[in-house]
Amino acid sequence: MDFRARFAPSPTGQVHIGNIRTAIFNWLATRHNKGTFLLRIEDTDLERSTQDAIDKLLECMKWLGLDYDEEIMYQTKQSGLHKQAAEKLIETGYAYKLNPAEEHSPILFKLPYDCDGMKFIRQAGPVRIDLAPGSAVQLNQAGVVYNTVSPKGKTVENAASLAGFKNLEILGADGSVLFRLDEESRKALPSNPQEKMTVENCSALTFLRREVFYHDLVKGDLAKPLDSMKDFIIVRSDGSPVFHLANVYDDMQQRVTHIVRGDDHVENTYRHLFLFEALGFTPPQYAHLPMIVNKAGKPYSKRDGDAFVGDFREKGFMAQALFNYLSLLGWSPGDDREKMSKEELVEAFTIERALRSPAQFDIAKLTNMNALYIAELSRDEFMERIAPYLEKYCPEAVGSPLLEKVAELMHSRTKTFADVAHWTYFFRSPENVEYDAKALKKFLSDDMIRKSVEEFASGLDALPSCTAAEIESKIRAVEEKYGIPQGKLNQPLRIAVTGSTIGAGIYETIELIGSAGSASRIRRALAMKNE
RNA sequence: GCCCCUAUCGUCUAGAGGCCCAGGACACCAGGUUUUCAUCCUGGCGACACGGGUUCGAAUCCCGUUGGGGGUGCCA
Repeated sequence: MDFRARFAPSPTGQVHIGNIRTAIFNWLATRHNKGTFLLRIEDTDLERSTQDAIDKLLECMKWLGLDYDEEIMYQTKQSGLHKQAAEKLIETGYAYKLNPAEEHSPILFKLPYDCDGMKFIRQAGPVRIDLAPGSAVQLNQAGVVYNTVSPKGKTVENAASLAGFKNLEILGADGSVLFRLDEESRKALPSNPQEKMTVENCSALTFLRREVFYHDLVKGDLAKPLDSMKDFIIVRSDGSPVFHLANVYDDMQQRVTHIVRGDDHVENTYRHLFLFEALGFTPPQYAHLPMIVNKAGKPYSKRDGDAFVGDFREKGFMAQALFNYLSLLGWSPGDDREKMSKEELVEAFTIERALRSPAQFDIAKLTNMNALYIAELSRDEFMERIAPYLEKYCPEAVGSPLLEKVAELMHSRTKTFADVAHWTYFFRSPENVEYDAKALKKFLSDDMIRKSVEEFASGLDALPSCTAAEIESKIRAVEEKYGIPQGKLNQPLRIAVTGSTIGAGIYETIELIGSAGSASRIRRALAMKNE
């Protein structure tokens, strides 16, 4: 069977990881099934949709390698067809105007009372609901309104579509039937949604409960009682189509066979099933993905500024790593594999293996995975990848003859490309090196140390160019002369030369920076301490 | 309020009645390599939300409680 899935974002801001994870799962499922991956921009919210957001979205998808087939569908261009569809639904009795008298009235989809033949409807058995004693029940062809008493004793109003109450009987206090819903009485009910028939002094409702059910590829068998549903708006009073209609219509037109989307759409599915039926189209298969939650365990909101895809790119994460990491949020191949190439993911991915419960996004694990991907870059690839980040975070390095060697030295220490920001000390002139004041104090306070460090610096002057090995033996010699334990001078020298307690090997670092530069850095550090 | 979904180490997850007094990864801790840091290697800490049931046997099935999430007539 042909497999057609789509990603249908609304371009109302930055793309965040929740959205893109949905795109990734759609893409993976499609490519696994050798199907067609469609992109539809749901830009019907004219107030909030922007071209900028569309551009950003396309850029993110390109970056992650989420290629799509066929042309992009822009939902706004479909609105004429949507309105036509709504008119047709009115003609066929599947929809009605809320205020038939007014010119600008929203159009509602009417849950059909005669739905027993539909594939997604089943009977759940007889039900009795006790009402608030003596309360009234109001009904018309659209729905039923009745009052019940909550456990706390409060009277609560309930409203639901008439379709939920097959063979409804409204009972009085003495158990007598005040109203019975049958073919005839149903037709006698007010057809104008604004009018209602009232049955006074009721005590209970009995009816045959029916429910909407479907099999969700991720969540399994799902069902919802029809008497908990209401007719819903498909066209606004300003004439614009609502999400439900537009979304279903376009899925129909694009012949979508599999809908993979966020958990928040589960409830919509029960309604969309009816819409597909009314439009005369076989509903697609559904798969609802659980949400990705933030550090606090809450769903990402537009306020979580740290979850935009573009930002991850900025921060120096590789597309591969983010893709890989995100594919593992709410899905696993079933074995212990984690680091997987796109090809491996496509091969292993089935939507049925997606999890049902929310997953928390963990930047630490992403960072670790990113480091894994960076580590396996060749030297040339690494150089190429860091170039844009150098310009931004370490401009001193651009064009420097030292760069290649520094990169080699720092490769295994790079977890994100933005880490190049810590490379500045290699390239700065001695007077611009920034020092860690605390470290300075800790490692360069002892007189004996200071003396020997100074002596080392003087020795450097005599060694205009020197190798790491020569530097090491030089340090050892100074240590011996001053009776300092072997290796004790390394850290003070590191501070003096780089300004920091962490970094690559100090011998190699001094070799790279050169004798003259290192010597003047050391002198400057010693002087700073004196101030 | 009502409806729907959900619950394994701090986090991501393996687990579809016996292979599990629960396995892997990240994080964390300890040790080794590197006279710093990172990489790499070894080890450690650490979970089936709670209460009932079904069964010879339950993390796995059922019910309930609690927690979390979603939906609930003009957002998508």
